[in-house]
Amino acid sequence: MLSHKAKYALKALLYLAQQEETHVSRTIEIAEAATIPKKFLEQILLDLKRGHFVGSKQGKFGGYYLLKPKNDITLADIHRLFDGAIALLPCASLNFYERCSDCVDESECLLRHGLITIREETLKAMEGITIASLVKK
Amino acid sequence: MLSHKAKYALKALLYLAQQEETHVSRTIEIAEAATIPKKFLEQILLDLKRGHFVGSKQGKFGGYYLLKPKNDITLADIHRLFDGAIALLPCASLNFYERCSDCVDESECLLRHGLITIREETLKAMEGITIASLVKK
DNA sequence: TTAAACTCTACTAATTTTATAGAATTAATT
DNA sequence: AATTAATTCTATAAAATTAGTAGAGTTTAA
Repeated sequence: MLSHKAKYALKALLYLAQQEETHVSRTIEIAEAATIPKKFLEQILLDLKRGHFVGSKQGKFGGYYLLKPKNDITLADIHRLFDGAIALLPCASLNFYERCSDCVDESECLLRHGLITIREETLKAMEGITIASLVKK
Repeated sequence: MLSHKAKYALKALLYLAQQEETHVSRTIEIAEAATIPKKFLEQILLDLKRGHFVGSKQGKFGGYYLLKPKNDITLADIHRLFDGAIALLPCASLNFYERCSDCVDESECLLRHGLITIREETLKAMEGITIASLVKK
């Protein structure tokens, strides 16, 4: 399941995607439109900024705007930024690979191969869902 | 990601699947073979029993054995038993449906449709991975 | 100078996860 | 009947994670 953070991030991105290109959106504006706790959203927008998904303008009349094209932001990207690996175990992950602490011999693991298959399929599906595809409904 | 519980459950089921049909396996035997903390495994095996995946024999010379055919136990089943919904949000789940607390109008939600698509695809993939398919490597 | 916004660090409360402890029960064997 | 070896059950605890809050600092436009 997605964390609230990831869900809120997606809702915020969807809000931004629906504004005019030139418009910068204040945090409070996004928070109210998407029913997200404002102080929590502040952190999330900063994370999205550090991930280069949104840009910001500081000071009065500042706010946030999409930095990437809507169809370059995928569900997989947001999942990885907020919730980490797509794979079901770290040993089956591309971007968050780690050995399992209880694993004796990874090459002998019966689970791993199956989980790599799952990761490949869900990753493909999650890369197909973009902010653009979601807005188009 | 899978919880340790779900991972241990899968490893335990794989161990049982590799024994002879008539053999009952003691908890300690499974725990050592699959490097799972024994007392933790006890709980997991009870959960698997309550889920009708394994059966048990009590008393001396007791232990656990597979109750279902190896190809009737899917990754989706075990995920649901230990980690709950396959879907990324409760509102997109079949078996664990719930409204999102922050959702104003579900029918208007841009996220939900995409997440239902993801759930359908990952579910199909996860139903394709069974204890039998994993053992066959 | 002021107002209105983003930025940053720290903290906290609640929940979930990952176990562990120990007593109770069951069944086979001696 | 007693012993042994196993499952079963309930309670507890420590650690990690999640969700959210607080408040001071910085930036920019008017």
